[in-house]
Amino acid sequence: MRAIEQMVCFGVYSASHAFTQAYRRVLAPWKLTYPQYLVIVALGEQEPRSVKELGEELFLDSGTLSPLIRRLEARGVVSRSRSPHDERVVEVALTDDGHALRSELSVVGAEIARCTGLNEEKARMLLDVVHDLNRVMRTTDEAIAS
Amino acid sequence: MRAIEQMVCFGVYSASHAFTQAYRRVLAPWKLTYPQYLVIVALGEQEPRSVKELGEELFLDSGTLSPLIRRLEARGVVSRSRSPHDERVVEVALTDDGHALRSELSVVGAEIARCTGLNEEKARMLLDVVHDLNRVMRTTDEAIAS
DNA sequence: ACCTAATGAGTTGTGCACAATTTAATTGCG
DNA sequence: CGCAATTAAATTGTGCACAACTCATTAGGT
Repeated sequence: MRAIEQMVCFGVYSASHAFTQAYRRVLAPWKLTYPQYLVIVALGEQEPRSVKELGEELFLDSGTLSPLIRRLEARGVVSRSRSPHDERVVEVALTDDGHALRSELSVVGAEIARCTGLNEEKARMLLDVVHDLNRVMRTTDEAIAS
Repeated sequence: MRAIEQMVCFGVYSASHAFTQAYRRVLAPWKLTYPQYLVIVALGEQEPRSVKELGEELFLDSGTLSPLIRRLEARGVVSRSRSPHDERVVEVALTDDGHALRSELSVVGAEIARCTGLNEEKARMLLDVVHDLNRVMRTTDEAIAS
């Protein structure tokens, strides 16, 4: 049993790398990394969003997001501005170029789908299990101190 | 459909981070990272092994493994030596301390199993799908140039 | 034997991931 | 009000991941 758990961990770990590789290839024309792509997609769904909100959606902290967003800003894809209501908060939004980029990126999903080779059923199954995993493992994170 | 694929990717990506976090906590007493743990386990199964062989098993390249193994060597956990048959090859093996460490690490699997919260059925399902993913995505890697 | 191509490790540079810390702004309680 | 505790970002430091490259060694063809 514990052997299987370990294999599951390694399987997920290496599958994640494989996905990152697939995205690396697909995103190469835009010189974007997968996490950068995620931020752009997240902002496309709703904007502006604070660094904290982005972090909660993507499970990333400011240590990862701050420099990532800085790079996107340097490229003119996103803008950053302190919230007028709370000077601690940085609101991140897509620029016009960012929106244009996001439109172009709509083809990415289909490209990735081609790479996975999963049928609808397996994809849903995987999504379901992985959702369970994230829910359980991120809630027991502190509770495990029992 | 492509939306689901994207969600599957993100799910695997974030589940992988969750696993890494779980391992981080469990491995903290030994000050080991998950990839370092993987190398030790791999060497426990068979040794010595070349950097290339470890890379093929763990899907990691020398750019990742060389410094990682160097750190394990600096700690006295593994030894490195050029193969007498082929001076290009570096044979990595566990030292006595490394074997002792590996024995201690046998409790890790059970700890991780506690964190996942998966039953046998789901674990096997996940392992199956993830295995498919790794097989498909790592073989189409070059073939995709079609 | 020669010499070109291929191979195994290692190095360099970029970016992600996260713990720990810092700084500035806000909240809340006495 | 005043001040301690909290919060949001950013920074620092360590390590992983991988592309691109270098270097030394080996293999293969002529």
